[in-house]
Amino acid sequence: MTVGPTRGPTMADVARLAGVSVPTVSRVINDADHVTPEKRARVREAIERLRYRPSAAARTLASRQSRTIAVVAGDTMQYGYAATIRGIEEAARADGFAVTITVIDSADASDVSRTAAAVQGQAPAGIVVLKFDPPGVAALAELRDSAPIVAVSGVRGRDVPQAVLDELHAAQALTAHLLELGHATVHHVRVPPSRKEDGRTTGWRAALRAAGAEIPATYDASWDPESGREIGHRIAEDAHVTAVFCGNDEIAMGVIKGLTERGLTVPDDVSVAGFDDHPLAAVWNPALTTARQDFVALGRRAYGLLRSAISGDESARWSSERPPVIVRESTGPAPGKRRTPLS
Amino acid sequence: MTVGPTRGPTMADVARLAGVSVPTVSRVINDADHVTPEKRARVREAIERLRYRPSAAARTLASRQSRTIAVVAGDTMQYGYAATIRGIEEAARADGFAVTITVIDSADASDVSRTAAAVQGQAPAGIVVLKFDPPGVAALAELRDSAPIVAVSGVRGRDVPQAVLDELHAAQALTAHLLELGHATVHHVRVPPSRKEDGRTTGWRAALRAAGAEIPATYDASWDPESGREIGHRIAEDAHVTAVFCGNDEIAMGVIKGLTERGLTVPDDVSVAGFDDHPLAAVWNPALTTARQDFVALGRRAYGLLRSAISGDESARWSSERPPVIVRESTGPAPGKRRTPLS
DNA sequence: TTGAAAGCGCTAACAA
DNA sequence: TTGTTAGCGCTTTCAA
Repeated sequence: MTVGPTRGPTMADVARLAGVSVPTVSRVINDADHVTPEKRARVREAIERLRYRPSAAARTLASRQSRTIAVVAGDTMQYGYAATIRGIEEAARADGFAVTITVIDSADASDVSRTAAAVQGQAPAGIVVLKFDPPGVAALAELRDSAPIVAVSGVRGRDVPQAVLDELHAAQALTAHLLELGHATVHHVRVPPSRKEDGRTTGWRAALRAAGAEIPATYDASWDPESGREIGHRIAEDAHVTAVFCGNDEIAMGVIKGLTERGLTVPDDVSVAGFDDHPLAAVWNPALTTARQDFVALGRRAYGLLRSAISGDESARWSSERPPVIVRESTGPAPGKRRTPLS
Repeated sequence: MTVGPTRGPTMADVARLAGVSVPTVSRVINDADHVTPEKRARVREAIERLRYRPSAAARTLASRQSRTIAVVAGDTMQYGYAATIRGIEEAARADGFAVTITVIDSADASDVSRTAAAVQGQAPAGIVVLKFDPPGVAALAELRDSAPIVAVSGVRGRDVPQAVLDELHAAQALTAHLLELGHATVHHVRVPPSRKEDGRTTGWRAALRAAGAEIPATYDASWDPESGREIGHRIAEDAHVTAVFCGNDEIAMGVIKGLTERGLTVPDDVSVAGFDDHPLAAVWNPALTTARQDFVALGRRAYGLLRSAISGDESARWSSERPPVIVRESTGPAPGKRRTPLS
């Protein structure tokens, strides 16, 4: 047997108590004009006394306008995702919108369509999709026409309004920082890209090319810091590597761990830079040089864009910001001379 | 001007195409009995062809039963919160429920009532509140009678159904582990407690008492790892401290950072244990000894409890699990002799 | 087994 | 400025 929520007072109860009609109550609730201050006050008091809460379902049905937005993401536990969602929620709540979270497990057709159905069933006023990974990209494609929608990611797309953290330029700046330190080149550990290549990888390559440095093959990590550790072990075997730029801080931490386990010192033997400025980056040992991504602000910007789209404002389609480079302890001058290969 | 979501087909359209009445369509959608297989098939096909999606708002209004649950939390960015929410979302989605997130900024009366209003306005089928902190505790008190509700936390409460990770016993085991290593006593760095005292602190004290060890004053950290670092500096001044049990892994990492900055080595000079088994705990330097909290499973259990409550099943009110101790590199035998005070 | 009729609690026209 | 009248898209009686 299924039990519904406790039934509360309806608008009709409020109207009766205040001695007005139902639409008048509706008007004061929606801050509409044409209500005398006196009635407005009576209604407010009745609402207070009855502890009346309007039914979101009835409002949505009658007005054909939902007051909830849906966030679709491929993951919600990683720091960047969680922080972005936090920013969205904060802005939405301040604006009177509720937010639902729907995670999309993979980019497989069945997962995509199941998720899309779940989201469309909510009939949200708008949708934010976190396009940081392939599931996000797939979800965006599937959902684009079902409601006003905005994407959040690290590279500019042109299809839908988008809030971005300009990772291409940030990666370029970070790589340049390493080059200026005297490293002959900079190696790169990629995190799984959302498409063929991320802005981080593109920016890294651009900086190398601009400096006329050799462009080495990349190491590919998963999202698990553990994979960074294994890559650290591999890097330790290669005496040519003196500087490494990692796709995110967690992987950088893993790489440093792997390097350390092989007896190497960061940054004396190898410089390692991360990306994101994870809350633990500053207390890491050594403190991580990284690019600071303000994900919470990113989420707020995404909500702003979505709000515009919901209101039919076609002009606000784009919001970008460049993450600043934060130099800490994990990067330093290139070693005076090459290490000799271990093992 | 505000634009609603794209209008789709209604149940009436489906009924017309299938050549049946609206209630019949409703019956097949809700898997009700008394529909001939033949009509059922026709309706299914019409739904398919029209790409029909039922309106959640209309269903909720007509049936007085929402298919969304609300999650209320004081934070969503910290690992434990994000992972718990992930578990709740996963279970809810599998069960056909949508989930909204509402964060409660503080335990202040105004924040509490504003959040409560936001949640009640959604008229959720049920609520899960993350009672890890004072805002969560306050939200629970305010919301308890508005819908079926379950709490998630580290200590048992008796008011509402609750999913818990038994941190008291885990903390006790972790402290005992340190004692067995030969440390005369174990110092404790607290994270902000949800009430007067957390299970972690109580468990630590109980273990000390059981062993007849001295119970030293606690150090109080904030949620910021940086505060752990400062405490690390203070601990470094005190040569009596040889073992520290921290309220969570992030703080433990900060403490280790602070200790290291003062020239101390972990675990040779001081053993440090954390709590949670954060994804980065294993790649930390040194790898953290901790208690593994399976937050995702915790979230799933919370959803299970809520589902029972929504169905009117009063019996399932309680689910507990004890986090196992994970011994890694950050704890070791007590130093043979006392360090001499620094500075 | 099926359909007709009556709402769910609200907002949107419209008339007064 | 206000109230009356119609629905919004579905579920729920109830009769057939």
